[in-house]
Amino acid sequence: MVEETDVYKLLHQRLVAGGFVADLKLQPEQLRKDYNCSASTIREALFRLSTVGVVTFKEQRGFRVPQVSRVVQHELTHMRILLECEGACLSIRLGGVAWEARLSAAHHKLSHIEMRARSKAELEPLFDLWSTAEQEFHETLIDACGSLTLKRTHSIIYQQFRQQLINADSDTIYVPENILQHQGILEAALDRDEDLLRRLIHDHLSRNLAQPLPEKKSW
Amino acid sequence: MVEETDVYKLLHQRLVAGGFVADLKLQPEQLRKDYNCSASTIREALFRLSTVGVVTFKEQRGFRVPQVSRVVQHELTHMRILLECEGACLSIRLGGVAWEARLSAAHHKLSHIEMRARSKAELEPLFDLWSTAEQEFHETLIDACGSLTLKRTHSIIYQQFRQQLINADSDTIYVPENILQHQGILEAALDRDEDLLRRLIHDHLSRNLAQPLPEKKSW
DNA sequence: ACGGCCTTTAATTTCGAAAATTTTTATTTA
DNA sequence: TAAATAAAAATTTTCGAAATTAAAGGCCGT
Repeated sequence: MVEETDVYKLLHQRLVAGGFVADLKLQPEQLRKDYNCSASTIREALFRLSTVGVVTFKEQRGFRVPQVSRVVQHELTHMRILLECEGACLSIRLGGVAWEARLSAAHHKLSHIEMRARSKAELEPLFDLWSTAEQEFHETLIDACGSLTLKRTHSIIYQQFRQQLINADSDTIYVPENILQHQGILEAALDRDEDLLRRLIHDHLSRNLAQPLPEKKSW
Repeated sequence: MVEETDVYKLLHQRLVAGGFVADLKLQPEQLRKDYNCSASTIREALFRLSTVGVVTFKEQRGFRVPQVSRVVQHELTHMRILLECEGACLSIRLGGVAWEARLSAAHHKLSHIEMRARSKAELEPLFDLWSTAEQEFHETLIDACGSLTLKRTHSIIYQQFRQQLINADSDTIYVPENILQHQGILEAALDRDEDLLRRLIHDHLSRNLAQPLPEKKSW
């Protein structure tokens, strides 16, 4: 039995931090050596991790790290846009000053880090800090939406999204434009401008789309 | 080992059919007797079921059937509206005549059943048939959205939604208005009228909302 | 009578191994 | 030389039990 932090948490951290190559087979018999426990314990942890989609499971084929896929990246981005637009607009309607305060605080923390990183290389030593602050900002953005189900779904999508970017070693994971984009999102939220907020969330994430989302047509 | 159909499938069917009381503790040691296998096998199956949210898991507290909750019902309904509106509109844009044909076929099957059931009592002998056809109709509605991630997320939400209604023994699970509502949805889809389609999907599901969804305000 | 603490019982987690299934490798045949 | 088949090796699934943790019940004190 691993002490201090359990196997589930350790595997989770490693999976979202890119500690396994994309599409790698995750074999309990191998992993048990890394974590000093039994293969059954690893198997259970992997099942739990599949609940949030950071590993995939197929009967009689076992567990795998999800493949890096531009299609999947596009779909996860689309889902983030959908869920964050909805959650952010509902937060505007329901959140009040307390929510605005929390969002401002989250943004303050994030921008503080982003001002110290003008490039991906400069970000490297701050990556974990930035990563946490970025997630916190987006989670706070939808925090007052009034729906745990929406927040839970968003959290699952966000983890998979992040894992895809990290495993792809993508250039889009961090760009210097982030700082202005996050600022714009904050301002639109505080101005309670839902249309602008939707557009800015979309624009912030659109670099992760393989192609533009299909638009409404006149038939 | 249970023959023919495995433990996972049997438990899944029972869970979405209301075969367990809401909020019931699901104890492997008890269930293994029903399914003639070991508690470990049950435990694994329950982990897999928690992936789609038809059981809940808490460390050191085990597995439970989700509680019946109007709040959760409301949130799942909200998610269905969000995902089905998005998926249906994308299907209009991407699906073409093949999709329209599949949707018409799915509707034909559903309406055939719904014409034979003017009340919940009349539906009783046809419930499984209707249930399958209803799910197929809604899944086909979003089938051409171009996103497996959206469809997978919808499927998870739909199963939880269905489980909530059944476990609540809700009066909203089937209403005679369904037939006209499904008809309207089909027609709006075939007319490629996205605004109307969104409204009709919302109206079709709104009886499962605890209160109206918050609307956009002028500030 | 109620609350707190301790003990016992029940439940969950982890384990290592057996059984079942899949994958890989080697051999034989056309 | 390639394909098919069989055997061996590897992997996954299932199992029953031990270890760990939580819950319940009983007893004592205020």
